[in-house]
This record gives sequence, C-alpha cells and structure tokens, in this order.
Amino acid sequence: MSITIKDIARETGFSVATVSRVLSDKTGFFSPQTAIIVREAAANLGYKKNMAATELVTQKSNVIAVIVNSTKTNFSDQIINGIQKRADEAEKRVIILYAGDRNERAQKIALSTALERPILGILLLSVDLFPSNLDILTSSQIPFYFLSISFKNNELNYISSDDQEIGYQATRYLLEQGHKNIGIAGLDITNSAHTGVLRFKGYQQALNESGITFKQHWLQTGDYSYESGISALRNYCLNKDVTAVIAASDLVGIGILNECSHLKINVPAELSIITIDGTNLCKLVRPQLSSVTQDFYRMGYLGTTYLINSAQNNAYTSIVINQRQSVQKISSTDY
Amino acid sequence: MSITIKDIARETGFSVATVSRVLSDKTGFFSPQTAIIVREAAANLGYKKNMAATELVTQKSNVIAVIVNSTKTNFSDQIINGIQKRADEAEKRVIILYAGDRNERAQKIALSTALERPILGILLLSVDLFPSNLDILTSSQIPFYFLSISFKNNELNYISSDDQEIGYQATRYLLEQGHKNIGIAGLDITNSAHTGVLRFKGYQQALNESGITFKQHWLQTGDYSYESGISALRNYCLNKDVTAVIAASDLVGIGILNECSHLKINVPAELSIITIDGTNLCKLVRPQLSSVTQDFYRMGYLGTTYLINSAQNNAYTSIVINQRQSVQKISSTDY
DNA sequence: ATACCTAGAGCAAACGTTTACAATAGATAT
DNA sequence: ATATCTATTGTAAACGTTTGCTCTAGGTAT
Repeated sequence: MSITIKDIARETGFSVATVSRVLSDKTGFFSPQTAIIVREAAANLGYKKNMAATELVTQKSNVIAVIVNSTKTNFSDQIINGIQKRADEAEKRVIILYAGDRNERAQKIALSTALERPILGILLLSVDLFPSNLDILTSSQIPFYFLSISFKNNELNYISSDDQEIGYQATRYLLEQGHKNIGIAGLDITNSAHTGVLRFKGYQQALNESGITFKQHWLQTGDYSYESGISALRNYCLNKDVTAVIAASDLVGIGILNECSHLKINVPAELSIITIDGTNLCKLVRPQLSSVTQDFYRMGYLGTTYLINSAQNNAYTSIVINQRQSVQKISSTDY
Repeated sequence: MSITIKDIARETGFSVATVSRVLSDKTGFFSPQTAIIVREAAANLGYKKNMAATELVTQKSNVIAVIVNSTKTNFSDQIINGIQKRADEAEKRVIILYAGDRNERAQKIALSTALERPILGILLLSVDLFPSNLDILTSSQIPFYFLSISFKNNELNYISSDDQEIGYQATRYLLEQGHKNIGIAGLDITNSAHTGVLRFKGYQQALNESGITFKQHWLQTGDYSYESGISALRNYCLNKDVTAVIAASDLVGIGILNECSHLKINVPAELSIITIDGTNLCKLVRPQLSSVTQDFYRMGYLGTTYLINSAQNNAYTSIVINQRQSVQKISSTDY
C-alpha cells in the first residue's frame, strides 16, 4: 500500500483538499508556508501521485497513445522522436503500443489497451487498420490520426508524404539523369491505404510527360521488404532493359543492391537505384543509396501538434531528393 | 461522457454489482440469462471498461511497462517481440516508454509515467539508469528487471548475455582461424553497467590462454556507434598489425567495414571482422558480417516470465557464433 | 459601527469500478 | 412444518483524487 494524499494530510494536520491543492499547484488556494510544509512531507514520505485516481475524477488525461506495427519499419523511430519532442514541449506523456504484424487480434488488443484508459488521443504509425478495428476506434470518440499513411477520402485524419509526388519526383530525377527505361519495384498496389497506387500514379505521370510508354514488366509489385527487392531485380534481369529502378523502400533498395552484387551487376554503372524513405540504412550500405527522403520526424511532430490542438486537418510533409552514390547519369548515346 | 456500468444497469434493470460481475466474468455469481441480457446491452451501448477505475479499486494492474532508450539500439525490436509474446500468453498488456538518449530528465519522465499509474512491473531495455532515477525506482516497491545489461553485484535483477563469455568466444573463434593480432573496437570500458569491461575481460582471457601478449592499441574504445567503428579502423591503420577485429556492436562492425571500403582494404582478405549482436544488419551489408549473436528475443521472453512470476533471479541467455562472410582463416605462414 | 471582501482552509460529493456482506426465494433435508 | 442450504441479486463501502461550496477571521471601505 503506497503513500496517499491522506497520509500527508494526517501527517501535516491539513485536510486532503489542501494537500491536493498544493500538490497540484492550484496557486492562490493555499499560503506559501502551507505549501512548504506539505511539499516537504510529500517528499519525506516518498509520495507518488496515483494517476488512475486523478484521471478518474478529472475525466481527462495527458497521455498520447502511439500504435505501431511490429514489422520493422525502420523509420518509426524517427516519427516517434518527433512525437516525443512535441509531447514533451506540451507536457504530455506518450506510451507506445505494438500492434503486431498486420494481425487483427494484436491490433485489437493494442487498441483496447489504449481505449480502456483515459487518454488524450491516438496516433497510428503506418498501421493499416482492419475494418473491424477501425470501427472500434471511430466509435470510441477518442481523437486519432494516421501517420505515414494517407487515404482516398478525407474522412480520416492523416499526416503523410504526398505519395504521388514521391513517385513523380523520383521518376523525374531519373529522367533528368538520362534514364528512359525505369523500373519501379517492391510496392503494393492493392493496399487499401493505397500508398503504392499513388506512387505508381506519380511515376506514370512523369513517364507520360516525357512521352515514354510504360512497359508492364517495369512494375514489380511487392510488400516493401528486402525480399521484394531481390525478386524484383531477378525479374528485371529477364528483360535486361531497365537502366534505373525506383525502390519502394530502403529495404527494397538494399535487396536490389545485394542481388546486383550477387549477380555481378555494377551499381550504379550498370543499374541506377533510387529508394524511397531515406533512412539511415541508405548510408550504411555501399554504394550509398540515393533516395527521395521523407520527413518522418516532422510527421510525428505535426501529428502530435494536431492531436493536441484537435485540429481536424490532413497534411503532407515535405520530401527531398538526396543524391548519394547509387544513381549515375547516362548519356543518350549509351543506347 | 462515455457509457458506464451504471448506464447498463439502468438499461437492464439490474444493479451495478450484477452488471459488474457479468462483465468481469465472476462466474457463479449470476444466472446465464442475466449474463446474456447484460452482455447484449453492453454491446449495444458500446460499453468500454474504464481501467483507471478498476485499477483504482483492485489495486493491481495487468500492464507491464517497458522502458527503452531512444538511441537506435536496433535490437530492441527483438527483445520487445519476446516480451510481447510472453505477455500475450499471460494475458498481460505492455506499454512502451521512451527514455531518451542517456538523458536524465527523459529517464525520469518515463519512469514517472510508469510509476504514476498502477502497473505490474517494469522492464528496462538496455537503459543505464542514472543513480537518482535508480533511487526513484527502487523506492517505488514495483518489481523491475534490467534486460541486456548486467551488474557486478547481484542486488539488481537482470537478464542478459554473459558478456565475458561473448568476448571470450569471439576471441577464441578468431584465434582458431589463425589470427594472432586481434583488435577489439567500439566498446565502453567506463560504463557503470560494465558490459564493455566484461567483454574486454573475456577477450584478454582468451588471449592469455593462447599465450599472446595484448598490445594496448588493440583496444579501441568507443560508444558502440557507427562512428566508433570508423575511428577505430583509422587507428588500427596506424600500426597495421591487426588481422582481425572484434566489433562491439553491429553498427561498429559496419563502420569498420565501410571505412575499409573507403580505404580500399579488402574484407576479409586483409582484415577479418566479427561483430557482437548479430541483428539483421549483418545480413544487409556486403560482405555479410560474421557475428556472435545474442538471443534478444529470449531475453525479452524470459524477463517477462520472471516479472510475471516475480522470480528474483538473474539469468544469462545463450550466444552463438554465426559464420558469414567477414572472417577469413589465415595460415601462420602469412606472417 | 456596519457592510463587504478576501485569503486560507475544510467538508463532502463525485469519478467508475469491485466486492464483502446482506437479503431473498426457492429447494432440500429432517 | 422447520431448519438449512444454495443460487442469484442488491446495498453500500472503498479505492485516491479533485473541486464546488461553505466557513472563519481578519482587513477594507463607508
């Protein structure tokens, strides 16, 4: 049984009300000396506030629940740092819940864990909620925002990159380097969150603008994984026409890169690679991967800001192209 | 204002006590029909239990708080998976709290966030607590275990690898491959948790057993980071005698590897590398890094088991050597 | 002297649950 | 018919806070 406000009241001779007011800094409701006495007693007794009780009576909370996929998305750290920073500035606390790997049950557990206690709101980190779980969430009245995922309709709040713009910019960049046969690999174009279809759309748009006709095998779908990269590269080898490829994630990029090394294909001399995400992984491999880099930190920061201010808007965070070592210019005469 | 047990009581005509009993499955205290009626009403109204209230009265909780460093330790995912698995089996919930990057204040905030509500216990993931914060924790009466960190004395509970054994095994392995001049890089030998000094001790032990005299420059201290690896390699180049090096972490190993590539040193032909940890990163780079691999998943699983059963013991998890591509045998004639 | 204000403090209700205890009704045993 | 048991339900206290309201004593304005 731990120390409560009552113990302090008994110890100091004041009422619980007074003690409570001192300890929660309701300035103007107690004299300075009282405050000193109470605070000292609290410190001596090793008092620790019971938030469950506080939240029960105030009906509000200062904790933000962040739900993440356990699938190593390797950029979630950056988002979480942004969240943490903003939360800290606003004196909010954050707890993180794992929602498993696209697992309906695990998602539900994470959701319940969050929903079953008073919380400020929920941030979903690139978790693609099952419909049943989305229902639970929407009917809960708790504000929530999706991060790093966007939606077709604007019923759901999200903060992410503009995925179509990502596809477009990546393609433009490669075109500017003289590439004409450009692959796009590792992305999912059936996903309900439609990240993949948007990126593909941007890619096609850029191709069209340059008068290039898309060839079906240039698109190698996948699930943003390392393995997707490997199998994509193998398929490209069948036609041997692409000179550059857009990887749907850093892991896909590394998969492609490593399979190239395996097959003795020189990057970037024989194949240029640009990846989407731009996490630290790009700088860990050799050659370093050029990337269209997303501002994950800002996604977290902004999402948290919106949540705190209960702003009901969506937003895109900026993207930028980082030139490293995996893309090479080719002159048209090379063809 | 959300739906409470009272609303269900009013709706169904039963007392709150009965409703509570049905909803928390106190079998034997209600009739089957009552149960049906109550459950249906709960579902219809969209009832969601308020855990803050429950925890307040029962004085216990089914949530485990996990405190992690925000410093990308890239193996914490594995530990968390182990925790999550075990917690799930025992119907416990887990929340994760970020403790910043060796930041006293951030640690304290994370700790308070955990301590200020009813929780089952705390798991600390390779977080080296500041003394002041350790005080807070110990005086809280809440059970806690350190994961992936060990201590000299056995006052504190921990589950980790046997770091001395890691150092010993890594060195033995290299010796068996014919190496005699073996460096050890990127580890911290001042750290209070003394992971580094133990690994170094194991290393020296193996050296001694083989009758090799340790040279001071073979030890390149650091902070387990990528940068530590880079600067270690540069220092080794000053003497040009080491033929193999033990990297204190996968990131250190990659730092060494990349600096080798920068300086045109061939791995493993000219320099062998074995890293400690053995996370996925080892398989992402070329050549793939051989490693002494820790069983992080099991650390999490076991730690959680101990916490749940309030077993007051320490434990070491097993290690294993994974041969990949970064270590080469050298014949003694090479010298 | 009277009326009014203010600072500081206490009283008690409320938040949403759980649970010991009491109550009731029917069933069983004698 | 009486005593005893059992299954089901209700009553009310308790958990640790916060906060509207009340109270008192001293101060200020008239």
